[in-house]
Amino acid sequence: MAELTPDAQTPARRGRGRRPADQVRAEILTAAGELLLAEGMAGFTIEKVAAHAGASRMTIYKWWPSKGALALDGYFTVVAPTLAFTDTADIVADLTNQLVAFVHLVRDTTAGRVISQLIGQAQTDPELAAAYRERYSGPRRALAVETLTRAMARGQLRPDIDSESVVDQLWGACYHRLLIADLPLTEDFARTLVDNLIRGLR
Amino acid sequence: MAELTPDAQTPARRGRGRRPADQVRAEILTAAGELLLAEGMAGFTIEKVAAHAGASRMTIYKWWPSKGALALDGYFTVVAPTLAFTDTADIVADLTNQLVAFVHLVRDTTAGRVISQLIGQAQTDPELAAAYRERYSGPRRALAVETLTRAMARGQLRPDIDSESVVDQLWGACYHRLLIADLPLTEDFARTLVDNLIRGLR
DNA sequence: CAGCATGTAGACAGCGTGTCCATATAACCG
DNA sequence: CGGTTATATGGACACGCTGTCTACATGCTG
Repeated sequence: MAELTPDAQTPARRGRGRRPADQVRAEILTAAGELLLAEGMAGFTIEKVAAHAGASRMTIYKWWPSKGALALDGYFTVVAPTLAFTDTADIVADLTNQLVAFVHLVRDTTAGRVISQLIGQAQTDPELAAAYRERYSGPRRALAVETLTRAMARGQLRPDIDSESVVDQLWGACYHRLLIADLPLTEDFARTLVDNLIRGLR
Repeated sequence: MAELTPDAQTPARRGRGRRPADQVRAEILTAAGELLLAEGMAGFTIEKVAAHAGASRMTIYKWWPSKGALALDGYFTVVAPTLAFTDTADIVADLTNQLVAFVHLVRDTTAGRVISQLIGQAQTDPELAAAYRERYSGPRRALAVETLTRAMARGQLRPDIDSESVVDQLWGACYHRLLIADLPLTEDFARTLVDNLIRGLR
């Protein structure tokens, strides 16, 4: 694995007493995020985070309920959310743009690996699962549903469709390829997803 | 957690020397499967499997490359594959039946929890990921694609659709709700998925 | 200034991993 | 049948991580 922070000389010796809470939290979070990007969930350890942050493990145990919760917090600290939804008047273009952007985020940055491993960890870490739903997948889903609802209001889509299920058939299909990876997650794939749904198979 | 096998008196003392390979393998696999169903991936440990099987840890390390590979083998040993695809002449009915059956398998049996945790583990266990694709998701995907291809040949679907992407939009959507669980995975949801795709959104 | 909340260092037991032996015995082959 | 090889076993070991507990230092608040 790569060096985390080449110039990360542990900031001198640090005495024993209390340090400003905000500062410690910040150091722990950036250390967690960097460790996550560098080694993934496999090498992500409370002990390592504490060491990189120059903090005590006790402090971490005190403030974070689980390894996953800490990892998620660290992820948000280091990776920008990138949640913006373009909203032109064309639902097909909007969906395609969003899906393609998502595909690129997941394929061309470290985020893809991290996200899949966070979801993986969430399968056995209820604290992380709840936090992930509340802070990541929930908001993203809401934005997509909103976009679909506006298109229905504009008459671009049938008014009786279940937007939530559509979200699962677009983004869920991408997550499927991300998490199972039988087949590659490509830009063409994203376009095909929109096309399949809009035109119908018949 | 529950008792694994109430009558699991360790079969007497077992000497030191070699034992029939097949017998040992079988005992390890059933122990692995039972442990997986009883405790899930969180409590799944080489040490526990060895203990329940009355075998030596060395034997397991010798024959299985990773914890995940052992878990997957154990899963297949204990849970029947249930891979049969009904094939009437009606593609809508076929897809709906299969999806509904999948939803029930995942919701009403222990399999759902185990599958999601295996996929979760696969995100940080390449050995498991490869084995899962090859032995589970691959064959299942192939069956679904086959069904779609036949329907295209019968003229029930457009001849130019990309079957693979359709699979992602049906089963992948279900996996999405299984793994993320923002929203419940219901029978109605499965029906809606098919309906969305067949009729189109427009 | 006094007292409390909080961070720190260090220790500890517990558990799982991965690896190494020496030994015992099944499986195989002449 | 007998000798050789492959394999399972019990045991031990060092290692790393988890959680928790203690004693102590120090910022923060009133």
